[in-house]
Order: sequence, then C-alpha cells, then structure tokens
Amino acid sequence: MDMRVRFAPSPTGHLHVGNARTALFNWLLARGQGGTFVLRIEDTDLERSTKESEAKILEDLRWMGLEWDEGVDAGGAYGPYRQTERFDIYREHTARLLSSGHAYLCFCSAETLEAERKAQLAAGQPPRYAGTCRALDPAESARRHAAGEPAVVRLRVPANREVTFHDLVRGEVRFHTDQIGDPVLVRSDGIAAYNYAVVIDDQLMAITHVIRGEDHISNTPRQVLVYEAFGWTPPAFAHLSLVLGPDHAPLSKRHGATSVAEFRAKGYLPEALVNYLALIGWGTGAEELMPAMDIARRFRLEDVSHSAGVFDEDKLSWVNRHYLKTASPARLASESLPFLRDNGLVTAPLSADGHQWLEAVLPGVAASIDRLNQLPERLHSVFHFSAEAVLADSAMKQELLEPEARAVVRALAAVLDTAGPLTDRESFRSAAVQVKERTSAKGKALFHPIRLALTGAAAGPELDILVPAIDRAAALPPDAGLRTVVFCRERAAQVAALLPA
RNA sequence: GGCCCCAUCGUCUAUCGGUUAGGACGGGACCCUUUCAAGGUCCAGAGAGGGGUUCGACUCCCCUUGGGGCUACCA
Repeated sequence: MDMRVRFAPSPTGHLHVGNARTALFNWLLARGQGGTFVLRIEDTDLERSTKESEAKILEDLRWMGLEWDEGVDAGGAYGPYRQTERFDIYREHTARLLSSGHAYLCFCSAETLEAERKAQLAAGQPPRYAGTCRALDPAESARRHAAGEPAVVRLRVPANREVTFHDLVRGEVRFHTDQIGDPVLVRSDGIAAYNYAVVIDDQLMAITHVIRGEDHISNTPRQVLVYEAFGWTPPAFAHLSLVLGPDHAPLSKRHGATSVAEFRAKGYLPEALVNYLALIGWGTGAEELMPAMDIARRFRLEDVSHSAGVFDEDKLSWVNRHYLKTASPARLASESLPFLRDNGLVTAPLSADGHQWLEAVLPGVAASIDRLNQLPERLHSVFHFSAEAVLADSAMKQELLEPEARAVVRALAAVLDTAGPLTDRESFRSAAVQVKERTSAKGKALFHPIRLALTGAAAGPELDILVPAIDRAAALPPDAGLRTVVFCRERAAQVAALLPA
C-alpha cells in the first residue's frame, strides 16, 4: 500500500517552527518514499479557529516549499479536508458506536465533573472520570437526550487492559487502561472532540503513517481504543520530539521569533529554514547543507532523534549564509527587494536598470550578512553620504588634513572624473593605481583611510565592491526606482572642496 | 500526585559492545586581506550519578537525578 501521511494543523495562529518541522518531516517522508502528503485543517475549536490563520498557515507552508498533494485548496478523493465540513461523517460514526455499546451518553454537568476532579485531587487520587453514566440504560439515555437534556458521548474504555502501539521512532509504547478515564468523543455542543475526529479522519483518509509531535503520545492510547471500537487497524505512529528554546523550555514567544512568518520577515531564505529544521533531530553525521529533496532521499524515521532539540538561531544563520552565498543574483535581487523597499531604499517600481544594478551589487554584499534584513544597514553607505559628516569625525578629519592626504583626495577626484564609470573591482583598482602614481609614498599610505572616508564605512561590504557600486549607481537613469545614490567621484570632489587649500 | 517520553562537547549530532568518542554551529588562536566579512589552518570542549550484565560498556538492564509531555466538553 502506498504511504499516505498528513499534516493537520489547527488554524489558531501562525505556523510555529515546531509545527513547521512536523510538517517538514511528513513531507520528507512522502517525497522520499513516493507517498502522498495530505493537508487537513483541524478547526473543531470554533472559538479559536480563524480563516485568517488557516490562510497564513497555507501561505507559510507554500513559502517553505512543502507542497501538499491532497487536502485543503488542493482537493482529493478523501475530502472534505476541513473538520468543520465533516460533521455529518462524525455523526454517522457516533451512531454506530452508540448502538454497538462502545460509547455512551453522559449527562454529568461540567460543575459536577469539576467538583469530582477537585475531590479526587484532594484525596491524592488521579483525576479521572468516575464513570457515573456508564451504566445508564441506552434507551433511557436516548430519551433524555431527545428531550433536550445536554449530554456528551464518551468512549467506554475497557477495564484492566494494556494498550500498546508501535512507535516508529521510539519502539513499543504501552499504557494501562486503568490510567485512562472514559474520554469525551463528542462534546455537548455536538462537535467531535480532537481524539475522536483525528481517528475517523485518519482512517477515512487512508493515512498509513501518523507523524506528529511528542505531545500527542499520551493521546495515542485513547485513539487506539477508538480504532478498536470501530474494528479498524491503527496506522503506524511516529512521535517527534519537541523543539526547545535555549533554556530548554518549549520554544515560545519569550525566546524571540517562533513562527515561520517571523523568520521569513527577518530575511531567512526558505531553503535555509527548511534545511536547518531538518537538522534538529535528524542528521547524516557529516554533511549538513543540502537541498530538501536530497534530505528526503536520505530521510528515515528510524534515524530521527528521540530527544528534544534546542533551536539554535546561530546555526540557522550559518545555514542561511550558505544559501545567501549560493543564490543567483536574480534570486537575491527579488528576495532583497521587500527589505529595501521597507527602508525606502527602493521606491517602486524598479526599472530594468535598477534591477541590473542590484544584481551586480548584491552577491558581494550578501556574502557578508546573516539575513536579508541586515541589508539596508549594510548598504547604508551606498545610499547616504555627507562630506560634512565625514569631516565631523575628528580622527577622519585629521587624516584628511594631512597635506599629502589633500593631494590624494584631489588626485582621486581628478582621476575619477576622467576614468569613466567604475563598474567592477578591476576598474576601481586601475583608478586606484592611477591615483597612487600621482602621489607620494606617504600619500599612498593614506589612500586606504581616504577610501574609508569616501565610502562612509569602516565596516561594510568589501570596498572594491562598494566603491564601484556607488559609482555605477550614479549612472542609473532617474526612473531606476532606486533612491538617490551619490557618485563616488562626487564624494571625492565634495570632500576636496571642503578641505582648506 | 499518577502515567508516558527523553538523557554524548554550550548547541545540533556520529557511534548501533572493543574508536586517541568523529563532524557541524558557536568560542579562541593564527594565516590571508592596505577595511568589515568571507575563506583556510589549528586549539579548547562531552558520555548526569549509582548499580548490574559482559573478557570488555557511551552503547544492554535496573535505580536515582534532571528535563519534557499528558492527565480538558483545546488541539
């Protein structure tokens, strides 16, 4: 039988990286084994579920490249794929369970249940449903319910039995039914509860492997019991360890970014996030940087770590740098655009010339940043320059006031004026050589600090890249879409003009 | 409290009874570079504790400790 896996998020917020990793592992398995990846929306919590969240989750999954073969938005033969659209299905199944006696109606109020729980806790007993309504006559129960008395449907959990299931990452896991109180299958509002709906959905959607977070491990025996009540064979299970913050507490907002959307907004490339997420709990022991499809080919559930993993943003940055360095210029330009726009460095629309300029500059700069949101700062000196500001820096001013320095600046201004646009490293170097030929030995030594002054950056992209980038940008037509950039030669002239003769 | 899961460098991991316990991120040093990075070379850094099993345990078993999860008419 073909492998069918699923990712079943609740649309109650953004896609968390922990859940994204669960989705990824499902996707990896499906892609690696030629299986089918199903996306189901678990929106039975009417209070918290929203269409907006659902749309965002779908968007985040698509951004990561985790395309699903079947499910919401994609269709398929096992729909509908939203639980709120499957209420009729659940109702039919509930009738079956009720008539077979595997489930029963419970009329206990929330208040009495709460009181019971408190009493049990106070007595040092494990809090569990006492089974008050277990022995009610089904016909009588049905009549009461029909008369309008609110009730929930509970699963009749067999007493004194062992429930075991095989976990693909952990091996045999066993629970005793004495530990499990009869779980609510259908709430009093008639809506199927999680532990019930998942089972019916996974069964009807022919899911062969349920891969989900470790937090579901204790729910699994309840679900296995539901499978049994229906006479179904449970699928294979695999419970993934959780993703933790640096303090080993489950990753949460106080650790900083936790959602896929936030990492995207910070300028991490999707392939970097995907590659990194796969590295939490899985690895080859050697190579770590590889595209998702290569991971899929090597991925095996048996190799997945049993223990929780700490999310390490430093390592994510390293992975991201790698993909930034290997991205094509065109890709870099299109990925960078939103960040440049946010800072007003680029004003829509960007012309072909502007695009070309970005593609020429970005590869050099991208090699020295961790994330795209660092780009504006890194490029700051290309877009902004003030001769006054340079001279306001006392250390810088002192150097520029050296007699030889003035000669260098003027020589530079002169050379740049006649050199034509500097388009690359080489054209800049030849200009530099010309300047040095015109100055003294002392002047040569001062050339470097002067370059720093002109680019306005002690730290920044490599100067040989930066200077031509500035110069070249000046040659762009005004409609290029890039915010004003000052000529490198203009800068030299401006500084020279401000220097006393 | 009860039940369940987990335990190798700070972090992610390799090892599937016999290794100087390997790699990666991060850290440090040096090299390269007339700048920041990047890159290269090198260094420091780990089997939670205690019992077993075995000729031999990081590896298998038990206990302790520690972390996490579940114990809802939330998923």
